[in-house]
Amino acid sequence: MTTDPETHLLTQVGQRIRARRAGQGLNLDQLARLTGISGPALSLIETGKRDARLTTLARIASALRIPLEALLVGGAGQRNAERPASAQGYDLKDYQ
Amino acid sequence: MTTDPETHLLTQVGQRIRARRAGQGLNLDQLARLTGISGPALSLIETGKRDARLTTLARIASALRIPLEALLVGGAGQRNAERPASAQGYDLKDYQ
DNA sequence: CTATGTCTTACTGTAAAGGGTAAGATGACT
DNA sequence: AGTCATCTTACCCTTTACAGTAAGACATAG
Repeated sequence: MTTDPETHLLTQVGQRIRARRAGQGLNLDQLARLTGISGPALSLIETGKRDARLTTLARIASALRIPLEALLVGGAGQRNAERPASAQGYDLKDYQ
Repeated sequence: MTTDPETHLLTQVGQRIRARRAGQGLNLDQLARLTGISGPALSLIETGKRDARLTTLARIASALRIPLEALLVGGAGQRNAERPASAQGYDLKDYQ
């Protein structure tokens, strides 16, 4: 079951939102009213079926009283930790 | 000049992307080819005029070889550090 | 079996993202 | 003056997020 990285990211973020919401004892309707985002839209985001906009995620994080980064940690399609600013070799042969 | 929090967030994220891109000596066209996002779209995102989707930001972070969170740190419309799981008093009088 | 609460899904309509292209800026350098 | 590189802005076009509503699914009660 090789899910592509973008689908995986959306799934992870959705699961984190749901876990946080549940952890605070909120249901979808309550979070909808706190964020101004509709219940159906929140359901799609939490189930990883919608690619939300940045400000949408920010509103959710704000309503859950968590930093925006808390929704994303480890979920990036990127396993490289940030390089120490030394090894920045980009291979732009075919691009530049 | 009191910019609303969402505008502020978009501006901050855009500035971070631009700083990272410039720091790697990439121009918009090069980043466009690395990400598959058009130059004009990247320009709008970097100047804070566009509310990008999560996967769009993830592609940018991946191309810049930085974790997605690096684009967001401190930019959330939220200054509360995450609570220690004890003080979770939500006032839902008007909601539930 | 019938509620009741909660979440999901399917629709409609609007707004905005994003690609493509082309036309302006803007600046640096001759 | 001119050219070159880079970024910005303004179009058109398609896709998709989001609101709203309504209808399903799916438990757990009672």
